[in-house]
Amino acid sequence: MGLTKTEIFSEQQNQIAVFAKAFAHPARVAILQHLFKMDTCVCGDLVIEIGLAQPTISQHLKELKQLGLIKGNIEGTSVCYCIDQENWNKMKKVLNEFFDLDISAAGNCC
Amino acid sequence: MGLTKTEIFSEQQNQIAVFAKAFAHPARVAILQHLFKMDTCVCGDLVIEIGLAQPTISQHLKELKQLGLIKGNIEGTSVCYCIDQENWNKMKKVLNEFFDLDISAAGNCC
DNA sequence: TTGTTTCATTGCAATATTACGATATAACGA
DNA sequence: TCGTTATATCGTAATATTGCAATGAAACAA
Repeated sequence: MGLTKTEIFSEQQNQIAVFAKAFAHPARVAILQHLFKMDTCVCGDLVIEIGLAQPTISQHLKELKQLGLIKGNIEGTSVCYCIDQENWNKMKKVLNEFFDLDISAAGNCC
Repeated sequence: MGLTKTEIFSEQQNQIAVFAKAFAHPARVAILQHLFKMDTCVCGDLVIEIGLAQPTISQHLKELKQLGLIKGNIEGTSVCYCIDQENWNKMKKVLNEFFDLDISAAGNCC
C-alpha cells in the first residue's frame, strides 16, 4: 500500500520518524552540514556545492524548512538559509532520548 | 527519478542517511523501543504488540537486521531478536557527531 | 522597460517504500 | 506421520520519494 499507518503509533514514535526522515537522504545531510560549516548564512551556492539540479536542492530545502530545522530569509534576489537553533535542539533532545534507552536492560540471549 | 545519487556524497553523509532511514518509520521505532523495554529478548509478539500484519513486521525486522542494529536467534519455532549493542553504539556515535556540529558557528542573520 | 539573476513551482518519469494475502519453511508435539 | 505454530518469502497494489526540464515570479541593474 505504501501508506504508513501513523494512527497506530504514539505521537512520540511518529515524531522520531518524521525527524529521522529529514536525515534519511544524503543531500539533506550535506545541506545541513554546509549550513553549519558556514559561519554566515548561505544561499543558492548549495547547488554548486552539492551537485544536484537547482529544483532538487530547492525541494530538499523546502522539506527541511517545513520541519522547522532551517529558516530562510529573502535578501534581494537570493535567499539566505540557516539552521533554526531552537528546533535543532528540540530535535536532538527527542532523538537522543530514543537513542539512550538503557542498553543494559537488553538481554544477552543473542 | 526516485534514485538517490549516492555517488556524489561522502561516505559519512551516506552512512548518516542509511542509519537515519532505520528510524524513519514509526513501526521500526516501535520495534526497537520494545526490544529495549523487554529485559529479555522478544520474538514474534511484536506482531501483537504493534498491530501490523506478520509479513510487514518481518520485513521491518529484516531491514533492521541488515543494518546490523538488531540480531536474531532461532529458538525452536520462534526467533528471538535483540539489540546489537556494539552496532547501536556505533550508530549513536555517527549520528551524534552530526547532531553536535557547532551551532554557535551558525550565523545570526536569520 | 528590458534583460539578468536567483529561487520556487509545476509536471512528469523512475525508483523506493509500505503493507498484506498467499504460500513456503522449519521445528515441535501428538 | 500429521497437524500446529512461528517466521520468512513471494507477488502485488498503492503510495512516497527523488530528480530534473520547463516555466514562473521577484528583485535588481542598465
